[in-house]
Amino acid sequence: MEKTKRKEMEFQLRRSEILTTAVKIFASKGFYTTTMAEISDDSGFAIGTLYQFFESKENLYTTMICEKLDMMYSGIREKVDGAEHAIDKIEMLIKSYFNYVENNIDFCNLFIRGEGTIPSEEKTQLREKVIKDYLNHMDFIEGIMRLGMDTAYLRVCDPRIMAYSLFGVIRAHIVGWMLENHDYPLSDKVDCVLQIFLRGVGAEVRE
Amino acid sequence: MEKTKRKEMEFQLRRSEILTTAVKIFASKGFYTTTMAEISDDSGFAIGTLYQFFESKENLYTTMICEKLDMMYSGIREKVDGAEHAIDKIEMLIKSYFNYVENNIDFCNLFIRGEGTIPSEEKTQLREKVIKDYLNHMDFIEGIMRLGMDTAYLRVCDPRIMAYSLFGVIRAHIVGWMLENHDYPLSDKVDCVLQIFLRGVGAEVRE
Amino acid sequence: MEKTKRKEMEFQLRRSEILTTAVKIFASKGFYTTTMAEISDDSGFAIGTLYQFFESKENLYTTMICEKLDMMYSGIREKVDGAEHAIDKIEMLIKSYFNYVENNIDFCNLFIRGEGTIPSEEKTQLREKVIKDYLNHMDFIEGIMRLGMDTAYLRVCDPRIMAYSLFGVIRAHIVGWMLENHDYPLSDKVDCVLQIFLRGVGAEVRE
Amino acid sequence: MEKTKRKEMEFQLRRSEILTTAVKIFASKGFYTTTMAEISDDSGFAIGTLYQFFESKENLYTTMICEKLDMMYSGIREKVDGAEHAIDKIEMLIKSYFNYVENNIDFCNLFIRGEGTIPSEEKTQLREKVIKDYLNHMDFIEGIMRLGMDTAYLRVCDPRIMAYSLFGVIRAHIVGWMLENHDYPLSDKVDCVLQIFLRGVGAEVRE
DNA sequence: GATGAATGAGGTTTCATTCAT
DNA sequence: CATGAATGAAACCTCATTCAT
Repeated sequence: MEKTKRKEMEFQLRRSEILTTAVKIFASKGFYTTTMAEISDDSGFAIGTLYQFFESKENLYTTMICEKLDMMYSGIREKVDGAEHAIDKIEMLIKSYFNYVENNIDFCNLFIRGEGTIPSEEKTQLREKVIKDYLNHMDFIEGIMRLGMDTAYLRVCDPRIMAYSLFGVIRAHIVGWMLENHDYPLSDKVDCVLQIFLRGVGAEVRE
Repeated sequence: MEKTKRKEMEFQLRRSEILTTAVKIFASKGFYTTTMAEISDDSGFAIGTLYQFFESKENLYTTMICEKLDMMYSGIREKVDGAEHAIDKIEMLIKSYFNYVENNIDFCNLFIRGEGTIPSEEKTQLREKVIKDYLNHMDFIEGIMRLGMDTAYLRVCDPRIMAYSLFGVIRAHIVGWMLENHDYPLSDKVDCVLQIFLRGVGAEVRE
Repeated sequence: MEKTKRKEMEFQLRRSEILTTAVKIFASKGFYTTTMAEISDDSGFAIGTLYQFFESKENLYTTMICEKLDMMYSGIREKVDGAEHAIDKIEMLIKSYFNYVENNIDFCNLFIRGEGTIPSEEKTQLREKVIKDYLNHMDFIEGIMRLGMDTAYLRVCDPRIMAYSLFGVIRAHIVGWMLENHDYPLSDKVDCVLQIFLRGVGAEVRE
Repeated sequence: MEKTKRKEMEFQLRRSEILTTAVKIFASKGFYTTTMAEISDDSGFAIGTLYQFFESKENLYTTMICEKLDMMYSGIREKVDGAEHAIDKIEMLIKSYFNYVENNIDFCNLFIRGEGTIPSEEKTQLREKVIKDYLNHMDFIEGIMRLGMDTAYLRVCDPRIMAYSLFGVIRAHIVGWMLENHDYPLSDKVDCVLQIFLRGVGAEVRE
């Protein structure tokens, strides 16, 4: 079935073209101020065509967020799983985050801006999924912390709090980089962030 | 002019009643899904009356965000300024944040949800103000870091990065607390967060 | 409460103006080809205003049909109840129908054309109401037939069939009058119709 | 040209398959709520194919109505023409109507529901045709009445009024049968209807 | 000054029709 | 010829804002 295959491929291609346009516009204008007409214009597809790929504006948005988010989380996980020791995993986590951001500025803009969730009467599905994914990811980081503690690379402490802290440090740098001039590669800061997380900011000797 | 004064007071009272209702509704439904009619119903003022206090829906929202934000930042600043040493300032910063969140869950919900900024064609004023305030606040934290380094309470390091890290750690705990069951007082974690920030998570001795 | 009363009256006035326009347009173009914009233009009210009186186009249509239908049936009933003997009741029934039609050509056009019911996924409510009313009305006519039989003015026969027949004869004349040139008053035919219904069309003596 | 003939036959076969599906769907959902996609799905032909048989949705509908209507009228005429005397013709008319209804419930549903005519800006052609056919049919019935009067089977009276009356009685019974439980054969009522039409409902002796 | 009915621009979505494959 | 994805006009409806009372 060469023909069917070709069709399927073209379908996926168009679908992803739409999604790419969608990310860009949603990211710059937010969900509510973006109109289907704009997505239509910018993507080159007629409005009706958009509705053949996505059943509604909300569905288009939701799908876009979910796919992007899944890709981000799974991409990061994969890389982190490649490392063996806790410290290496942590370093890889920071590195993957920074890489992702540098390559997906549009999406991050949108997401960090908090547009992640559209409040809609009942369809709190997206919001719930986003939160669930976030907490799952925290569980994942928590796992790394436990490993670090078990292998004596990290000191013993509430692993949830450690996970939150690591994520918080990473996120704050990303936001800072995005708001300020991002004229230097974010990745330059990986080591710096890692050191702060591991050793804290307190003076070496305090007694 | 007793009368003028009384009028002025009544005016301020009404204005603040509206703002209080606005926070609640905007926080639960977001900017776009909230209608002026709802704010009118819930506040008990006629729609027309709302327009005598605020020139537009956007203005009402913007004003509300700004006032809340200013109160938050200045409240925190004030408390932090009360402390003398860097470490105490840091501790106070964490404590004030946690206190504020516990007393303003509605607003934080809205803000953490990222609804902080409404993208509107030209009036990016709010967005800019929010960002400016955020960066100002980072400057403020950065100042504390410098002080800590100058007084040898903190080790020498890029103070901006330290500021971001501190804020990140704080924010992550707030978000975690809000998403998960907040059945324990957030303030319980102040010390824990402080320790992580100062000493890091690495094992004490590793050589 | 003079003021409230006046407001209520004006509200009802406007509402009925809209309904009058609606009958006219729906009657001439049918439900689906009529647009809210047209009703807005013809009635002089803005589109938004229409929605303050009726929650949807369907609701406007449904309301209009129901009110008109109720008025028709109750008006006819009232007049018929005023007569004592079965034959007089029948005559009055025919007369009232003809009168109603002459004074409500628009509505009858719409209704006889069968536009009475809009097929809409689930909201078969209107259709059901129309049918229920119709059957109720048949019950009412059947009652007259029974009375006629009891008082020996009508010969003994299935009263339901008699009811259907009477209604059928009346309706057919109405339709005929509406489709052909209605340059003579429909009421002229009352007696003629009555005679046919009572005596049939067969030759006087057939044995 | 065997091939051409075969092709022609297949063409007619497909065309009639489409029409059969169309009657069913249009009858159950009405003209406007039925979509070409549905007819395509239910008939098994692609949308584009439908347009090779009928130039538009309206044309498909119109054609369907016209063919069905023509078949109905001509079928009835044919049977009635087979009878010689006026009374027999009348009986046959009633009988044929009832038969047709019992065998074409879908179509009758649609038609009695009044969906017979689609109001469309200019193309009032269908509406006009339907009316013309109806009036023609009335002429035909009027002819029977005249014959009856000429041969002294019917009493002298305005033949148009008689025609309307007969049709009205027939129609009312059909509608009644369709709205109420049609668990008895409609044909059972032929004689009953005939008697009412011929002898009326008045008591035998009234002087 | 307070009110809330009226307004109408603008957004989402549907679906008959076309045309390249 | 058959197909069915692409098209875009047009409809319904919402809701911020105004203004007469």
